[in-house]
Amino acid sequence: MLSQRRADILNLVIDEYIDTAAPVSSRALVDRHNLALSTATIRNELARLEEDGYVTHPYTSAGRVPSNVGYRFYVERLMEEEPIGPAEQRTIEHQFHQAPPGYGDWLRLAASILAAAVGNVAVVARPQQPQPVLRQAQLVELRPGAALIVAVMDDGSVRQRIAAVPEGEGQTRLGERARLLNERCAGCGAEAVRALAPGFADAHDRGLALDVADLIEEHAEDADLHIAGVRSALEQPEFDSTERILDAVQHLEAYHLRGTLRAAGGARDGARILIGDENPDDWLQQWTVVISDFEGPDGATGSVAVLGPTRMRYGRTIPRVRYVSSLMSGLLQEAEPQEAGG
Amino acid sequence: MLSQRRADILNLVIDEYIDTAAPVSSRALVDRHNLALSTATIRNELARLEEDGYVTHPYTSAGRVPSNVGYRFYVERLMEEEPIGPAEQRTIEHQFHQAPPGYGDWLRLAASILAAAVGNVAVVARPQQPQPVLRQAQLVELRPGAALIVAVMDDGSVRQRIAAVPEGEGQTRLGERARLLNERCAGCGAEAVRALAPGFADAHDRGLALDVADLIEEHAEDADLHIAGVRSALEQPEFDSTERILDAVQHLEAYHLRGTLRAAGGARDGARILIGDENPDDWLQQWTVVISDFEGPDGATGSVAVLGPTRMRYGRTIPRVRYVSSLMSGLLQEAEPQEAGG
DNA sequence: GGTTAGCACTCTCGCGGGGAGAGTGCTAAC
DNA sequence: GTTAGCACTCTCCCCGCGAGAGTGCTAACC
Repeated sequence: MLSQRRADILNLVIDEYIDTAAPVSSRALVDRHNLALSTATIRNELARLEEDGYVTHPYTSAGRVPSNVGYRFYVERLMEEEPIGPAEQRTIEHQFHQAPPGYGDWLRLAASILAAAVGNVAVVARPQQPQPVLRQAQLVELRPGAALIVAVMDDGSVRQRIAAVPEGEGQTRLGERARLLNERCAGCGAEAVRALAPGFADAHDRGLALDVADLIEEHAEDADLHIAGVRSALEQPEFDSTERILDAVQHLEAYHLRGTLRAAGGARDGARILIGDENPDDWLQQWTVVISDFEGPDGATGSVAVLGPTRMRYGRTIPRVRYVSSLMSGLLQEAEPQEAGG
Repeated sequence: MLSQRRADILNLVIDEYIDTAAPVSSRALVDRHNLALSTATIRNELARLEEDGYVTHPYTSAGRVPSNVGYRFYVERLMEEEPIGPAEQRTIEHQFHQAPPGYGDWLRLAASILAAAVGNVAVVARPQQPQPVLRQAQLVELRPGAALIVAVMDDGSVRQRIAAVPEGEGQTRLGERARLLNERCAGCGAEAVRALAPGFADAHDRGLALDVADLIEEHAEDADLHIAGVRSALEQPEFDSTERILDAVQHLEAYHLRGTLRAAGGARDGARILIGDENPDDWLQQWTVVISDFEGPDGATGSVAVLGPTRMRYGRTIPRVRYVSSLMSGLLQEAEPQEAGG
């Protein structure tokens, strides 16, 4: 399909472009890599690559810029992964172990370590089971007539909702309702709870059970998504205009990104990669997303992802996403042995 | 201190500047308000206002710009609050009632309603008790040797942490540990739990109890802070340079803002107002923050805030912050009576 | 004393010109 | 197939300049 030489040139063009963010000229290629060819020859090859759709021209006499097709080919055939050296590995792991004790802190830390390693936006989604099961529900009195249901799932995720309760009831009575609910529904999935609901004698208990069933089904809070590195991503030259920055800022919010992490994409060794218009989301047309899922306990699945301009250092990003993802799986089992003797 | 006339002029200058974001000239004042004075007289007065520090000059021959002192005076003496008309009130309340059922969704909705109403960043912090008490703790097995503690407080807030547990233990044994923990510690504050810890026979139970005590003390997750309207704020002319936008983006994150909401400031009818350098945070020197706390159940306190450039529509913002804050208090008691008959 | 017209002076902002530079595509020769 | 040479194109940056907006000051006026 693509002659060896042309592929090599494409490779150089993309490497160069990723590095400089500027259209790549024939001269630059020849000079910087001591090619044994003249610029004219390179120009001919570049023209061919353009015909085949791997590169483009911003305007008549500028250098070449890779197209999405070009990047795709690069990711699948040309790119060399930049290995994570022992020093870098040590640094990353060291940072990991400096996490403050909270679970959320820890996920956020993972995101910012990854963001720092690749210089782009990093997102970490807490592991969740596809079909979680109720561990326990609590009722917290808000005001007369209203209580907060706090439902803890067996994967540790938590969902909350406001529900109606009878006016006169104090926390004690609510505690009883919760106890009843837990007695019957703990360990059940959404369907099971829904099936159990009619079995409650009291109408309000039935209502609460249905609420709990909804909660089990519901997406967990977006809060379980941690984002870092927005600034470094937006510092890249593709975000030269205010307009573009604002668009990006607007979309880089937790509840916009949840769906994105679920998107399918060209896989590479366990990392899903979506380049530019391969992405279903409109606003991501200029972005590349690299996602790697990781295993939590009991079949729960979390995700680690990096978002950046299509001109991203794929060779660097992909292995690091994969690495952090595997660390997430692995480190879940090493708790800091802080006060085991306390 | 300030003659009536000079105060009137200051008022006009600030109104005008808030409206146009451009330095205000003597001509503009006279023309736009049909003043019975000449521009020369106004210029004299402006010069006096400048001497007294209420306004400044970006450069020798530009119009006047209010200083922080000017804004402060404006907020305390001059400004007229822009009342919330019945139509607007209805719109806001209507939006409130369209909240999706999740508690987090609901807080986020409140933030975006407020953001839309004032055209700046809005932040809503979930109500929390200053000294919460443990409602119940769960242990979720992650991997051999590690479990997730999920602690639910009596105000409904939830905190999580990874803790070491003995290697061989399955979920059943962890359930027993949790039961023991709850039997003894439920209803206790951090201090009480810490005092109880040594009473556990098993060393691991002691460790877990200490962890729980930490959790009770700890700030709740930043996740309990909801931010909206970043884009509209950043569209304002003060954010003309990329640099400024990026700085703002970097700081407008949940875990930066928590402290900000606690800051004290010049109060006005239950709203705390911090203008520019009145703000302790460095990065907020160009911002104004308007905060109003609201009451949750059992002495829990939440906050509603708006952040924007010092040139903000104070007269519009302040009553709306106050209003949303009061809605938050009030609406906590109206649960949607969805399936009471279910 | 307060107010005002007039005027010189200052500073910004936007626009257009123009030259340098970078790169290409094409042609003709090797 | 490769290459030198060349004409052509398009961008980018700098610079200068004029228009415009506003001020501060002075001197006259009520």
